[in-house]
Amino acid sequence: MDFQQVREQVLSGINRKDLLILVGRCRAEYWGRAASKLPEGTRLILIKGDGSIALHQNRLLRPTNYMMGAALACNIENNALVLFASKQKPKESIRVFFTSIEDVRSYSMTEDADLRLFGSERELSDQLMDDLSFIEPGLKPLNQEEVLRKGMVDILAEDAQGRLVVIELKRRNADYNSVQQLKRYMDQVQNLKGTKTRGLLVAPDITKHALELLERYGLEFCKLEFEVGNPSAKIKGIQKKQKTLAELFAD
Amino acid sequence: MDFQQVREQVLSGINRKDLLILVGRCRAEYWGRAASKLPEGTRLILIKGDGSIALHQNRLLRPTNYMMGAALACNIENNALVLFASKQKPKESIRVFFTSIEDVRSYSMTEDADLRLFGSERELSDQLMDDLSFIEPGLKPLNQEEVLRKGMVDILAEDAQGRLVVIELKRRNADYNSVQQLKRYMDQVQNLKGTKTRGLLVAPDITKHALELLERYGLEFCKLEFEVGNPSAKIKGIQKKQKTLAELFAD
DNA sequence: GCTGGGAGAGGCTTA
DNA sequence: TAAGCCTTTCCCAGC
Repeated sequence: MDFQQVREQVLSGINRKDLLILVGRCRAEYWGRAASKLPEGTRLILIKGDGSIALHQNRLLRPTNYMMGAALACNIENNALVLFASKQKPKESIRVFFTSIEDVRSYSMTEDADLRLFGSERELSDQLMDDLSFIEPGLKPLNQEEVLRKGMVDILAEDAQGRLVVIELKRRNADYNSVQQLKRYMDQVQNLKGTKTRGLLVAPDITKHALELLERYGLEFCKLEFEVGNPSAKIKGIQKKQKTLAELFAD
Repeated sequence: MDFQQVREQVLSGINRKDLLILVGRCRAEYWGRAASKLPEGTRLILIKGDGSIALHQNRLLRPTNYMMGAALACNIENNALVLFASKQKPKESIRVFFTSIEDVRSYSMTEDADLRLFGSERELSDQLMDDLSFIEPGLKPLNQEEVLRKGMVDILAEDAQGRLVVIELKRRNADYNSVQQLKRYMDQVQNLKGTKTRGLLVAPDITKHALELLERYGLEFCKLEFEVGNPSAKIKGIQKKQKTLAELFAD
């Protein structure tokens, strides 16, 4: 395709804040928070009405190069169509050098309604706070997300014997990191309050090594399936407290 | 556009592992780790050769809905073209209901060369291996990324007194996590080799709390500026050894 | 508003 | 497949 013509389409598309698509052979350079070079290949460039630009290969979800809220320029230099995206704060730039353009498209799109998300992490935590007794009889919530000097405790509770229980909640399988986070929190709470404190890690699963570490630290683990809309049957109680997704969808 | 025709284009595009683009009015539902509903609007759907699918609005970099490595189906139900992406482990699904299709495109793309990132941890590690003496006289590299039972050591070296030195390299400011990583590695090396071992954290900076922890563990910290495109002059020797980003770009 | 610090989610890589 | 870990991250609190 003719670069001059492509350039005009791109510029007018940007001007109208259309969703713009460019497909062609190109190489790219990025310079900013990191630095990278992308060798020549066939790629798709996506330019949105808000100035975000993304360069996609035919694999992976994430673009190889991208920039949000960029100032865009499009010029012809040395027989190449050069797309230039730049931004201050942080100062960064992307340069895309096209040797050929296979396609340019622009689509006018109205502003859209936003996504309505259910079953967020906060919601999970709230639901847990409602009733901790399914983890252990007599466990009572104290403060949610009590802020400590370093980091944050997901849930602070008190057990039947009146001991503090620091609860760390993980959506994903717990690993070394999770265990050590919990250890730090527990140590701090213990120091602050000066009382014997327990540490409890709640997650869908835990790696073998992390479990060893947890046991060496004298911490506890409680398996809890967080699968939204499919609360574990193993843990009675949560099923009662948690609205099912079917119910949420019916709203 | 005619749904039947669109459906065939989509299916054959998927079959050929093309990069596929769909533009049209649709609503969407996601069900899985969380759950969400997206009201009707004009959107762009991107389907890649590896089965990743992303639904984009005309704003923001990130897609509103997405799935990686999905099994895809495309059918006509109740006068709507329904795109169905699903996956096990974790079990999740996206359903996109099109009321009209503005455009379908498919682009055949060959496998591409990958992004070359500069200033990545791996690259820094390579450069450091060339000469560790600027960190400390007499420090000699042994094995890079020596694989341990748990995790990996960035650099293993030997100091002038013949003691093992486990070096953990961070491109960004070191935090708790970095310190505890190093601690784990050092403990393991010490166990395996049965000799007195030092642990050295090399990073542009370290947080105050992380430094406390590091000192409690008896580990060491060495400040090294990795500023992109602006290697530090503070540490003599590295400037000589470390290629600047400008030089890397000149390759 | 900016910035330091901590936590988290996605994706990659190797065992 | 599982485990670990790195990142053009992200958010929040504090200045």
